[in-house]
Amino acid sequence: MDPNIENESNYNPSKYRTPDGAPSDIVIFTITSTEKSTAKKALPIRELQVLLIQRKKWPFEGQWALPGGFCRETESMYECAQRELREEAGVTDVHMEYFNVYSKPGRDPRGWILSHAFFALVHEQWLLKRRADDDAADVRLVPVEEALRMELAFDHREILTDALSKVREKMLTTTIAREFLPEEFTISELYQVIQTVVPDFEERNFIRKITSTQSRKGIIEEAKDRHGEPKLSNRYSQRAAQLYRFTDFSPQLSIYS
Amino acid sequence: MDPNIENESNYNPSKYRTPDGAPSDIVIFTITSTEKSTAKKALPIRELQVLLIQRKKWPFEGQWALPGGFCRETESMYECAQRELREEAGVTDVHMEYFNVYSKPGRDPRGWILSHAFFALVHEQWLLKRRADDDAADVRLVPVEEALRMELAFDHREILTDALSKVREKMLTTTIAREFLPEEFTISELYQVIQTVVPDFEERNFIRKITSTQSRKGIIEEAKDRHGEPKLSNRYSQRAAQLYRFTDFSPQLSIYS
DNA sequence: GGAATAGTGTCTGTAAGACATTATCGT
DNA sequence: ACGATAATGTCTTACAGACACTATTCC
Repeated sequence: MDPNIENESNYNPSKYRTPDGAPSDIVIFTITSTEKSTAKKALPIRELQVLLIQRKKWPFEGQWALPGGFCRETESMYECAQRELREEAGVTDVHMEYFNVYSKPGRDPRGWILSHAFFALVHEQWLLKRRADDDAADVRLVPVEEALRMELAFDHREILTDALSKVREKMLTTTIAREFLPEEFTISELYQVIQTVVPDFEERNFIRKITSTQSRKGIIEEAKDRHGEPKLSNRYSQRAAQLYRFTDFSPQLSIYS
Repeated sequence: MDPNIENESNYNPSKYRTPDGAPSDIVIFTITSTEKSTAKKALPIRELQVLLIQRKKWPFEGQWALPGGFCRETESMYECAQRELREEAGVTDVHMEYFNVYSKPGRDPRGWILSHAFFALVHEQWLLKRRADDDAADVRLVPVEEALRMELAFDHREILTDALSKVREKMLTTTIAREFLPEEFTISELYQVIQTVVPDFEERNFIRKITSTQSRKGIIEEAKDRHGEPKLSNRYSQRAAQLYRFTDFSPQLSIYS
């Protein structure tokens, strides 16, 4: 047999240098709500936070980093990220998306390591449970603006920056806002969530745009009780507000039409 | 020293199973133009094509596949893809974007191999040069619809499907149409390019929308000669058409405003 | 004149954007 | 009554969508 012809019997991956590891790292976002100090009913103060863990081992021992871990041969990258999410944040079944690979030579002192970055959007309540469980001084929710100013391990600040800009983009072009909201919510809540993620967002006639314009009507629909009567909520206000829910519809955007 | 404490001196990556390779695979799209058979001036027939190579080695020997190759320790994934683009298609300096990783266990018979998928958008002319160079029976431009029906190596049909849907989305939400057009182009050319990539696209008042609506005006601008006179082209028509060029502006889309 | 592409006129209904106003109801 | 949030009225200008029409020039 011609030794130059490669086939199953003589294929040998180890003649090439191979990566030393392919972890996934996860940017876990949540929105915290705190009641306004005034006793009266009022909209809560919301803040976008990111979950960080303090490293216990070399490299970057003691520094804060994104949760993550090495992928195994028996799982896909997405499954790996799901496992890490469960192990490190104690949550399952949340919205998670892959967004980039980080592969710059030298990015990890342990060797040739390709990080696969995901972002996850989690309800505050799921994380709160976990944080009570282990009295973890090594797991923290940090406001994103603060996290961006911290000196994070590896290239995790770059990853966080990219994740944030991806989430902001998706917040405006898809219905991921639903991931931070209960099944049924008021228009103000939705507006607040969008503004929490995208501070520049401002839309004075928000309620009309989303409820009565032809092209957008259908993104959300009024919640009704079993008698078909509109469901209202006065959680945040004296005057009860209509509750809405997201539908499965999301418009296809285009700069040309 | 506590042997349970990992640090630079005792860190040993080889105690874990590591990937057998991290290639990049590239979906190279181009749009071919063929003159209509009628002798008269007319818009060409355009078709979206993808570059495939025929594999010479195990596995999938003889089958068609996306161009690609293994990443080296000294380069980033993007640099790897650039190198492959140069080596396999003979092109440099084209628009290329990373879009996904393919990591399902068993996807590659050679072992645990993570494919990093890019798409590239190339002018037909750059590829034509190359295809003449090597009388390559092993490199082919294939119409996308045909390629999707072929039995490609590995999970390359899935990769191609994903690339196509990504490019279609970006064709409508960004100005990547420019990658398939000369510096200066007519409105019909632009419209044709969009339709070639996104067959469903239809916009009866296209010219007015893109030239005279407040929110979109600024995506393209009229080309002018050095005397400030509008530049025209009669390449495709009896009546000369205004030439346009893309600006750096691309509107921020949102489903909420 | 016909064929092919380029581009405008015109009309109707709907939406955008800006602000003022009213509604509800616990405290 | 006031404060806070919810929601509607009103007005102007702009855009969407449809379709008929004119313009240019080679054949």
